[in-house]
Amino acid sequence: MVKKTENTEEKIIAAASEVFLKKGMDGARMQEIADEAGINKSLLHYYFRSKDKLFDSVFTETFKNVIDLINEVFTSSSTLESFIENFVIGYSSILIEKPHIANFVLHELSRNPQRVVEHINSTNFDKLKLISLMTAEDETRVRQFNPIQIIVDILALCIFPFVAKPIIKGFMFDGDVEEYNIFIDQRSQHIIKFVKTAVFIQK
Amino acid sequence: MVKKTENTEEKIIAAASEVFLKKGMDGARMQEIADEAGINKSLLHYYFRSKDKLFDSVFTETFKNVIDLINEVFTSSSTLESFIENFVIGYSSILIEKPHIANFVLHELSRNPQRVVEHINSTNFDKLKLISLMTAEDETRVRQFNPIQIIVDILALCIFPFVAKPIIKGFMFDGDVEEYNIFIDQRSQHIIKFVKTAVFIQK
DNA sequence: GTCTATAACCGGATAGAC
DNA sequence: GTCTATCCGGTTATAGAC
Repeated sequence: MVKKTENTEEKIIAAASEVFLKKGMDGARMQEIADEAGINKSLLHYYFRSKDKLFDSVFTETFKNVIDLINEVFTSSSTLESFIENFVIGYSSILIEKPHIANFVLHELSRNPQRVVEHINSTNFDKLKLISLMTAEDETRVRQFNPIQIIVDILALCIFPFVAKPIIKGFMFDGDVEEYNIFIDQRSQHIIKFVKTAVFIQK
Repeated sequence: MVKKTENTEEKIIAAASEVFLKKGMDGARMQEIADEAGINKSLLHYYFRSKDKLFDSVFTETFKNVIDLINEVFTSSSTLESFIENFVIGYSSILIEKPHIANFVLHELSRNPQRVVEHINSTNFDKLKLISLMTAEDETRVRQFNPIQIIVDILALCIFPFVAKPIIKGFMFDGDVEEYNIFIDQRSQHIIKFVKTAVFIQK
């Protein structure tokens, strides 16, 4: 059951997530966060000292959620095929739930690349295992692409439709949100089929 | 031959492009643009009245370059196969030359989606022709994917490696720029092969 | 812990001399 | 056209009452 009155710190984090995810560090205003949380602006400083520190908390938490999911998908997939399926579905479902995450991370990536990379490197993500997953397959079944290219392909196909939402909605579907939503609904299955068709040699 | 002393307006636009492309509207500072141009801050206002107007000039010009290229590629491609090849190579070469364009447009897209979509719609881009290119092919040769999904796929595969540069460089290549550059060099050919393999049925 | 009031700062914009 | 000096609004941050 949801707590009726969450404490102030939780309210602040929730509101700050909301605002920072939409506007980014530069665009966000402390006043807007306070309004969103329904509290006084100076309380933000009481709890988090500075805008920078508040942003940091939000970023760390947000990023952790994504990394945790990837790790989970990753360790539970033993074949290339199941990895593709689990990864695409897992990643897409996170982005459907919080579409702004994609912009948020990409924006912060251009503002402060160092910090984002450090966050990634501080996880226990086993890059080599991922690459070996791509190469361990039977050669007669899998086309010889560069594994890193394939990983980037999958990430690109999952993330891009969300950051480009206004273009897809506005240009492809003449502004019709409903059509965009259908497009997104079908997206995971499309990506899975698309990638598998490219990667696996048909019998 | 390059002009020895370009006029002030040109210097401003060049400097503003530099700064706005890297920092976005919110992150950019007029002082930084002035420094970059080697002129006084108040001259920026003399020539462009306001930061908004200056940004607008930079955005319009930058966006126009991209649209012009796409239009050119588009009208000169009569088959799906040649469209894929020309589009990927054209788009990638623009991004190799000015990698920040990708971030710049995506950032502005989240800040002011309306404006970006208007820019796209104001071009004489023939969406239907693009879609028909995807469907007009011999059915025994082309797999039946949703044309819009395919268009988004191609855009995603081209653009993402540039916006995610720090992650790819930092995580995949342990910070080695040279390896990232090789990756980017091989990227166009990979995308073409990848997309064609998925889309075209092998004989 | 929470609020009001205000300080301190920064950045865009303008005035005016040259 | 270009510069220096300055204004002014907005935003972060702090002081202090309750």
